[in-house]
Amino acid sequence: MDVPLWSTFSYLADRSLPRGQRVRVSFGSRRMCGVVTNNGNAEQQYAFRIKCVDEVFDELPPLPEAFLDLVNFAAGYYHHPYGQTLFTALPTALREPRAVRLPDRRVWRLTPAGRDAEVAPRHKVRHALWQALCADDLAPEGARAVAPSAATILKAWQDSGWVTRVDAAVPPLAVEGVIPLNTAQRAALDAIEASSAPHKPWLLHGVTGSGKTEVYLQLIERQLRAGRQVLVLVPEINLTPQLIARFTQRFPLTPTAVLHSHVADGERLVAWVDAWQGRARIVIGTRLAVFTPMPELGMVIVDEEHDGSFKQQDGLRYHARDLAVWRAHRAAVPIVLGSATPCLETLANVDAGRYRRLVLAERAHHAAALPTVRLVDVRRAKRSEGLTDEVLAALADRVRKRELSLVYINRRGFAPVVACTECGWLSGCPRCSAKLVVHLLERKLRCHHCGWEEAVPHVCPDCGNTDIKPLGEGTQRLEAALGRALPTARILRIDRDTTQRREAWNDIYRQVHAGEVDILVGTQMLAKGHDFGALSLVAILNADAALYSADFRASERLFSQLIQVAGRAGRAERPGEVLLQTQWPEHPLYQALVAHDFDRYAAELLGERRQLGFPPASFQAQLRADAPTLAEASDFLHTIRERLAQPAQASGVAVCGPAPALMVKLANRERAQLVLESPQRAALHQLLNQLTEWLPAQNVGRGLRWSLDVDPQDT
DNA sequence: AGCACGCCGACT
DNA sequence: GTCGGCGTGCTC
Ligand SMILES: [Zn+2]
Ligand SMILES: [Zn+2]
Repeated sequence: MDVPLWSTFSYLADRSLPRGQRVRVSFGSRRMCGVVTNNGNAEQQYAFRIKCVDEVFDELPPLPEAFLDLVNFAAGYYHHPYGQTLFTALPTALREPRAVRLPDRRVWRLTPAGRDAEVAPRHKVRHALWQALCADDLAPEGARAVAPSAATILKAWQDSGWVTRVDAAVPPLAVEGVIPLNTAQRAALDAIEASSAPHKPWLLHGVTGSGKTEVYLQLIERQLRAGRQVLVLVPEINLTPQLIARFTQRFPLTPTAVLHSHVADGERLVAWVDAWQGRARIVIGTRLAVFTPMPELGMVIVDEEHDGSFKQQDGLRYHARDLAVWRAHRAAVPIVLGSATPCLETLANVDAGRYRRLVLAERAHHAAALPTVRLVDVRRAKRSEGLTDEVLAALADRVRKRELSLVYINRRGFAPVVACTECGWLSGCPRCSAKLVVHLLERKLRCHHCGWEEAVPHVCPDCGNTDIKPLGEGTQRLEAALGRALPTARILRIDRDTTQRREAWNDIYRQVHAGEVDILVGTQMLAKGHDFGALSLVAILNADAALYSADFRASERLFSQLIQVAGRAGRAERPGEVLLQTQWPEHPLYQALVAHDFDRYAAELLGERRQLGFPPASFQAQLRADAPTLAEASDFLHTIRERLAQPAQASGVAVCGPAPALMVKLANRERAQLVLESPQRAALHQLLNQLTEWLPAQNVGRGLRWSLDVDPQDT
């Protein structure tokens, strides 16, 4: 049942019902949809009255075992109620206590009698339809294309035995526009093809523009040829019409289902069922697509595997990449995780020999040369309003030459770290290894990991400088300053507001490609896969704002973003240039960026995490609580902490907090969290099992809500 | 979660 | 006298 309860519920039925069967039952005073998980014993005595199943929804076969397996795993791993887990995995239409009506996807075929029938040419519509049927079977939408009134005519013909409906044959495979592979792509393809251990995950680590998608397409081609289905997961922001077109243009006859949250409910149900019944051979979707049943699954591809949008941030807080890995393993099919900037969790899996890495080090189509990256030391450089002369000169030069530049501005974080502008001192927590962040209203520095609090210092504790500021201060003014400094430049701003409209991106592309823009100005979102063609210059003004923050993943994320943004610079004839303003030019992150050495800094970050005992060197779960006041949330977490202290210590799980939550609070509610952390995943999960045994039954105060986040992304 | 039942303040 | 406020407890 779709309720936050950990038990299943018994009902009587007049016949045995298969696992996965959708039914309607009465539950309390409600009528609800339920899914059969197992058959009980008819003789069994219950201490309570058992109700009967009211209706069996057999318009669809029972949900397949592989689907139930995945749900079962997800419920266990994320410590989420089984019923709620199952229902989040279903398309919304199947959550309702109603039978679903699906379009009949069978095709119309002429019977021998129909073929012999004479349809006079003067009945224009009928004749056209008949001729079309003589040539080939007609799908319902195909018939409608021949004649809008086809449905009525075909019904009548069916009654007179001229046509029947049959399941459509899988259309033949057509492959168009194949691009020849370079050596590295070919090697990657061959390695995956030839592998004798197919279900060990692959990491396809390819620099921006190295042609990962072409490798995916050719892998998919092999699977389609072998009669298998392929599941492709992509980040929300990458699932554009252009991406879908790449697949449908390559395989024009192959039915492809697209699943993401913006697809309407009805359409999503149809796509889901098409995949389940094997009609759709390729499924492209965002994280929710990971649950789509696919009986002939042959391969899973997760593109941009480092992307945060694969993690669901409410309800069942699953990570689609991790579930996909489990699913592929279970189905014994290969899985390919692709990225230019794989996340540290994945790299740690490569180090441990659990995943295998394939590298595409060269750009496949742009120039062979990578852009030159130069750091501009803002402590030395002449600057006004946060813009150095060097950057301004470089921009002015491109404007004069009519070449496109991208200016990348990092917003100040919501709760920034405080830094000294002179010596680079940072507000670190004296009690743990996290950074303190400033809360300007209370004039306090606060640790969101362990809960430490102190007053904001007036001078730098290291050098006595009085100019200490929150990182990223002044960001808002940068864009205006840019406009004043380059009054003749045609600047196009790209942010959440300017891209809200449906056609916004098309407009932007059009303006850029028509040469109507000199400088694109944007924030984080520009890092993600938009193709503006060749960028002559990428200027990064304020990366320092994201270099340090309360979140230990900040530098990993920044590095990933910078690599991706820098990867956009360059054109066929000549490498592009990347200029980055910073107060810490010696920082290993920036040094690695200059050297185009992802691996070096990734290894350094990994070493740091191991040293500090942060993921992936440890495993975390976060117990969040929110209530009208912070005290209520904290008190609740304190009692949990006390009750957990004994077993946690015994199993080697550290409990940190409670600490007030970092994220913006919603409408008059305060949030706090407790972090559970262990180097042993099994120990952590054992403790979580204990926790979920008694916590749900606990009578928590009114207005208090709690949730559990396994492998949290923001801590 | 969602819904019913239950017990106390301002309305016809 | 009742409509409705949301606290408490249950759902096979
Ligand atoms: Zn200082
Ligand atoms: Zn701390």
